Amino acid sequence: MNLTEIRNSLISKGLRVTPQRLSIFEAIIKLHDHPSADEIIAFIRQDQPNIATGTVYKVLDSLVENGLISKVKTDKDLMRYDALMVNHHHLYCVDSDKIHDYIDEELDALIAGYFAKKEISGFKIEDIRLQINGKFINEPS
Amino acid sequence: MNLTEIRNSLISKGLRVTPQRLSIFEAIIKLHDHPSADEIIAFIRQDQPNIATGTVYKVLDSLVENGLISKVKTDKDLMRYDALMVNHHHLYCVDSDKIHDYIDEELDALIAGYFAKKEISGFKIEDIRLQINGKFINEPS
DNA sequence: GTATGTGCAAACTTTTTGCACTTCG
DNA sequence: CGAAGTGCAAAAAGTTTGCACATAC
Repeated sequence: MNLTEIRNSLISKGLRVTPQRLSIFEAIIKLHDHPSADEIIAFIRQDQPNIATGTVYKVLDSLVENGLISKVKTDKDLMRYDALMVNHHHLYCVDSDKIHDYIDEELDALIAGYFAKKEISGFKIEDIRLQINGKFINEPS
Repeated sequence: MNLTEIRNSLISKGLRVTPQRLSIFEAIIKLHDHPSADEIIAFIRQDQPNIATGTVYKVLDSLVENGLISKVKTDKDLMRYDALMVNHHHLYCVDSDKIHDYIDEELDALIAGYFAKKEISGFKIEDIRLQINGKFINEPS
């Protein structure tokens, strides 16, 4: 996703295009490792030292509300943000506390097939995400 | 799990049995709906008004460290605690923000079978949890 | 021009910490 | 008795808020 696409996605949601929104959105994509608000702020301040933390939180909220990014949480720490909006799962490293995306359509189909036959009484499933805990063997970047 | 069993599980981990630990552990079991630290504190203060928040957090940490309870987080809010330690999944209600446990050995077997054949390169899986988002049709208690 | 967004600083919430005191074993 | 645990109050960490000012459209 490049700057023009970011711009268009803001416009498509009726959000005004501001330098702050562009750089926050871009930061999440570039940091790509589910950055926390803090990491996003630090990254942006390299170029734009005057951005306020309040602004970053407000922008993140509005992006989440408009479905442009999503929030993730680990069991240990704070909010993380994720620009990947297609259905995907998360690999959580128990050592380094990193989160990686995991896309597997075959797995999705398998699980969807299972719940097509077996329903959970009293519960209407909308979406299933796997939290796969484990360790990276050869630390990916 | 009754008081004697709670007591024994503390002893088995080398933890001293204190009234605070007993009532915190008991609260999590009785509240059974993945209470937050706040809810646990409020519940205990009904009987034991002088318990300090610092103590509750310290006790919760030690119970988590010793594998007697676990932490859960939603994408929206704070830590929640869970006394169910067997492998299980979570049903998240997108409306009410409630969390329910979901145990399904057939599903576990299906997923284990899948990952026995297909491995994720560079990642050693330890444990898989499903986050099943949806809605309760007839609100269970 | 005006609705929307931003900066700033203060406040709020949740969690952590240090240390003296207490209690379990 | 001694190690482990608790109470308290202060502080840290992360996030939210209100309002004046600035900017996108």
